[in-house]
Amino acid sequence: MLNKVQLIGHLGRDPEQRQTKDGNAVTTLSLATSERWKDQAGQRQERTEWHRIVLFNRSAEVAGQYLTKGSRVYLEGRLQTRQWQDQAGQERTTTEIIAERMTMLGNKGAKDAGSSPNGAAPFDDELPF
Amino acid sequence: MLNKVQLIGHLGRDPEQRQTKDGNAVTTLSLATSERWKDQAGQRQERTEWHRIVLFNRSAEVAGQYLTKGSRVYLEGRLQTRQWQDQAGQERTTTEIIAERMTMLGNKGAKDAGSSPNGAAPFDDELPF
Amino acid sequence: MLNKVQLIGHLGRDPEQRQTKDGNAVTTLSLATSERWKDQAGQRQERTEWHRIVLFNRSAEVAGQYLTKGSRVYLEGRLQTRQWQDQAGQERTTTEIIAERMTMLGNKGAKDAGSSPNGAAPFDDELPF
Amino acid sequence: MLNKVQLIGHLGRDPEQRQTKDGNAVTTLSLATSERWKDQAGQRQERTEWHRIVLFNRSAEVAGQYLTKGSRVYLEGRLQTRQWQDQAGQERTTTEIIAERMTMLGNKGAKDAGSSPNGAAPFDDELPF
DNA sequence: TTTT
DNA sequence: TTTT
Repeated sequence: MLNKVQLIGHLGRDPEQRQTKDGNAVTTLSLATSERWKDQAGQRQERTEWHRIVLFNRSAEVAGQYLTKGSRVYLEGRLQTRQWQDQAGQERTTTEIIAERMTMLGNKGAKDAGSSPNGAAPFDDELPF
Repeated sequence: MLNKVQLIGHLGRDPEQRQTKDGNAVTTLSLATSERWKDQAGQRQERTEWHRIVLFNRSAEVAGQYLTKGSRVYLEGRLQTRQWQDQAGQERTTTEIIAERMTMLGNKGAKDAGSSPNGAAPFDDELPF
Repeated sequence: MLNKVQLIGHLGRDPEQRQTKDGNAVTTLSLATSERWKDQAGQRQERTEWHRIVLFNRSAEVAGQYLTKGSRVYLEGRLQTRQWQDQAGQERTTTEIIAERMTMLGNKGAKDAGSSPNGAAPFDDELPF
Repeated sequence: MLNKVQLIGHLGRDPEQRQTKDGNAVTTLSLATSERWKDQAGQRQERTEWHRIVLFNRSAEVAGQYLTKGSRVYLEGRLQTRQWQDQAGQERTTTEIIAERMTMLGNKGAKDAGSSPNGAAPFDDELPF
């Protein structure tokens, strides 16, 4: 069995970090991937896809600390769909990418250009977590 | 930019094939990927994820013709989320994998075991369409 | 950084298993991937590529135990090139795929069709090792 | 069948572009991927892998025009090994990645920062060629 | 909501 | 030969 997603894109907003009850970090990202092509009429077209990414534990902490709106990132993970109920009691469904690996690619939007000029983690911009 | 999904799994039911207004084939698949692991207590756990796959044109025809419930398949494509309204007028969202490549892997559930013993297309079980 | 290889193919011969000095299992596989296409003249063409795969530890043991000539397998790993000297003292170079994950796909050539009808490992045909 | 390689790394030197007899562009790249880890003693270790990439046609032209030593790039392709004879008449073997897709990721080492500030192709930094 |  |  194989359930793998790989994305290279930009964050549409800052990461959202929270804690589980037992104190583990969980961070969610909103990541845009854009494709561009020319249609039959030769017109340039663009379509942006938005992905919801969930990171846990150390990777959640690193993402929360080093990524920011506009950061470019490589993300690898698996697809997971979960059910939930909205306020009206309606069944809803959300598909997320549970991150298994992250590599920071961008210097745009680096949170801390001083200590780490390109916004990368100090040692290690690749996290096979 | 990269937006890539890769799955190896089994069809949960027969493919559903239809036509667009302009006569092109569209086939949807329901594909299961399962993961198994042991929890902290050493108990075997299993989780099945269901994926909605959409194929177009020639690949839609091949999938409709050669796949069946239980077929094992490798699928590669891109994530796409679309909005729609349910009967109550509620906004709904569905995430699909738009297939860009398919390789048939299985002999389970082959539609025509006679002419093609392993359920593969006659010439070509790999479709970089 | 990303260095990832993914292959689906068949073993050209039985796995070769050995031990490191400190007692760890190492298994090498010879894996064929074939591509077929039609040339400009409409003639069907085929090209087979052979890959050298190296597995370590538990995955080496599983591969040695459950795979055999003809087995179909999904392999994921990283590219690694190493230098060595042939008998004439010439520098040689070999590129290998260091396996990081394996999924057994085939029933061809299963070593033990009795206990496990499809040639898969008893519990677990997927090894994210 | 699947034969896929995906790399994110940096060019070790400028691209080398040439022409086939029939006038098509061929460009080769030398791409480094590095991995870092801590050994048992807690010492930071690093290993760099060098990959030989071959691009054809339009992608060869784009790579020749926009990439330079130090550029960061995502490359997707397939593994191919070919035999050749060295000057002493010895059989040699070389494993290459035949590129099927490229995305430019970096602004380091951009060849023409004036006309295209980040070294990307004017419209289109992604080439599913 | 990102980016080019 | 790259980069962090």
